[in-house]
Amino acid sequence: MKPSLAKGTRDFSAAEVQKRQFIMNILREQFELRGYDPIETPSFENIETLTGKYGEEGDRLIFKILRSGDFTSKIDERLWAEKNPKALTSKVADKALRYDLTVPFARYVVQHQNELAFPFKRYQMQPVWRADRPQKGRFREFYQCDADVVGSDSLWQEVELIQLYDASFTNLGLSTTIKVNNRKILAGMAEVLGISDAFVAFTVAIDKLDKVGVEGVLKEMRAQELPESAVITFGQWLEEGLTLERLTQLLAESSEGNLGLDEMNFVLNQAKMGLKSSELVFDFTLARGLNYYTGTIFEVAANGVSMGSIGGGGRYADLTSIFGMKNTSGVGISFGLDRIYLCLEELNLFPATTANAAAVLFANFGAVESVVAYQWVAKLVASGIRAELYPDASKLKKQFDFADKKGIGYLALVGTNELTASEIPVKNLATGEQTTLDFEGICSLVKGA
RNA sequence: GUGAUUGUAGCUCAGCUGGUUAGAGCGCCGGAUUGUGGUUCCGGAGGUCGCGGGUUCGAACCCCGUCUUUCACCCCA
Repeated sequence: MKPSLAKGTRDFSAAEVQKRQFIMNILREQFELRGYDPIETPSFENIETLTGKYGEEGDRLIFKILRSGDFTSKIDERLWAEKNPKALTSKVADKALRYDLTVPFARYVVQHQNELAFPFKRYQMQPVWRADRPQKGRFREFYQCDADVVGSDSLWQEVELIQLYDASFTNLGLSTTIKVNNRKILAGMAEVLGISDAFVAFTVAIDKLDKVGVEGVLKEMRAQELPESAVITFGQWLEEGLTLERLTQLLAESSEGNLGLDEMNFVLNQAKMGLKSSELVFDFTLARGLNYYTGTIFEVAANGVSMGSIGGGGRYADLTSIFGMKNTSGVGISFGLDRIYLCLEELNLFPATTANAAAVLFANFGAVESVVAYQWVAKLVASGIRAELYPDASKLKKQFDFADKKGIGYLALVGTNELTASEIPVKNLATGEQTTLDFEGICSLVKGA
């Protein structure tokens, strides 16, 4: 058996876990400062909880879990013979790994609605799974860190979430651009263009503008079989440039479009005040594929790194109604932990990690010496100092190498001359400097590291 | 899901148009050095050439399949 990892998954070394925790600690602090409380939900849900919430593409990427036992007995011959994967899925799989944190959260809110104080604010930092094809910054298992508010349709929630993005990325040292849009503006555009029934196709096309340009978008619209009149009109709009002012004129006839513009203006005006490092921009091409968004939508890109978005989110006015709870609006944002990690790594923004620098390794010189050395270790550990005894009386070179590899800051030597001594030599492994210290001296030396 | 791409020692990679017992550097283990490392020198271990088929007298090398890597598309964190 040759050891190997499943496609799109990774192991994390001690150093990597410590860096991830660095990010999570900053996010947690910002979440809790604003009154978000932590919750967790299971890794897998009933399959019907997840399917149909993310659009067709999303459903395809949900990891399904095979039924245990003889699932073939539940399939009749006729269904089997049809070989229709969609129809067979529910017979073969009844559970699925979570695809994001938002839908399980909506389920949670509905299920616990009587216990919760609304508006309910929570954060969640857990892995999610997608049966995607891995790429740069794209994995099949990755962490999302989400903050959501449910039970308030106030636009102040949007404002707070933008501030939360800004404060978090500022503390991480990342310079970002926060793009915002409103799905009602997009819906208003579709309405005025007379293509409301092809709204999704329209948003898919418009989302590509920065990548393929005006011609590319129009080509995509034609490929999606949108009416030529709409394509031509929209082409003219794009040529003129679509600012908020211009959209106000164009969408005058659309009540939904107007509402979207009012919301957008409020959010932009309130949120832009007090931003520390982020650039907040209105971007009418921002669409986001997740089906459940209805109002404001967000997406965050790191400046100076070529990486997909490192965060995203939006307003979902009615996600809980699928689970039977009406008129409950929610809004939330997600931080992509793994991509933030890659950005910080690429820009060299992690603080120098010296996690084990404040630790002492006691060299092992043999049976008699190790007894005394272990007494020192036990005493240090009892005083809250990281200390350990090298287990074998190996050659000193090997013991040094072990300490180096583990990043341990100090090596203490208890040899035959120190069996009864109250002071022992302690060597700083980084500088090579060696001093003879008593117990208190070692404590203050290591604590100062 | 579509189209490419990658896979040789623990790591990074050589390996000419298919031709004997597949190599290097680093790392690892041992020794020079039985109480002070990161230098140097000497010696050693370690490989079903991703996996499974096929073509051939002969395959790391050619063909097919499969898995994995990376990338573009799709979509997305």
